Amino acid sequence: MHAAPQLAPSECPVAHTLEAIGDRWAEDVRRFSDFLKRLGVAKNILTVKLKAMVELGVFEVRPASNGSAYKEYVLTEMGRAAFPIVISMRQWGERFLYGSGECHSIMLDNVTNEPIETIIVRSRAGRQLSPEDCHRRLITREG
Amino acid sequence: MHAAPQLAPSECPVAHTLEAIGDRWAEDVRRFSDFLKRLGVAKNILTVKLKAMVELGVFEVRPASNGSAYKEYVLTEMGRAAFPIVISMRQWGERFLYGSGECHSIMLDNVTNEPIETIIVRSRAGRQLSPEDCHRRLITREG
DNA sequence: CAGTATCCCCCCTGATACTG
DNA sequence: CAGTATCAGGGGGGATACTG
Repeated sequence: MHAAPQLAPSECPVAHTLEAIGDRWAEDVRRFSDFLKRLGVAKNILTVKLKAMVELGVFEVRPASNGSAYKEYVLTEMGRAAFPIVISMRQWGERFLYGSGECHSIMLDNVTNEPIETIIVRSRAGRQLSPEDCHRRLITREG
Repeated sequence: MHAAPQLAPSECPVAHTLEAIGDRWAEDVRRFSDFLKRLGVAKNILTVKLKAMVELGVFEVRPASNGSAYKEYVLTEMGRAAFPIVISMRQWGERFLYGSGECHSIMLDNVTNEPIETIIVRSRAGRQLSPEDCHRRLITREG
């Protein structure tokens, strides 16, 4: 959720941002310096962001697992549960924001090594909803 | 993708923003003034945003369907295809950013009137992936 | 009604220096 | 290494007035 920069030619902020996010989350990046390097962000910014995400419950701080003296930032269940968001955004970006001939990355399931292909929205009864079906209304309820 | 405001007490920017977006997209809001009212945004901002989204291909401009003199902003296929993003974010927000006792909205399938419940990530082979499975790696390919 | 044109401000961000 | 402190800038967003 960040300020949308202007769309640069052959460059999609959404997809690239999320590539970045996905990348960092997916790979074994847990330490402050790791995030620093991979994100290419200033230290003060990273400090603020990590702190906010820890407070929010997306990351959890732990003593380093390898015995070193440093802390680790690990995704919580809440954090891992955000993957579908990233995936749905990546899919949308890949479909609509890149030409078919352009270079872009695809996501692989690390278990089967297959491409992760579809985000599916399902009704409680199990019916699969098309984006068209998703036109819907909102209700507000208490409790 | 917007600048994340600081999290205010009992208020989640992500969820509220997306409620807003979802609301607007779901209901029959097509005219400039409608967006203006529902979004509570300044006219100059709305102008810029709509123009950007039209250029990007999310919205399409049409002469009004009801015969009035005004234009309509209608979601394109690209725009409608973004619903799963909204839904996945809403789900995440509802699950993690609200207490169970708090008032929040749920999404209904407008065909069956059932709550829309789950976002599912599926591998190409049809296997359903848990968020844990979603830990993955990225590859870059040409073409 | 549907924008356009200004002005202003906030806050996010980066750069840099400093600390334990 | 892992932050903290401070300063400076730039862009997104709001408010308001104006136009066709």
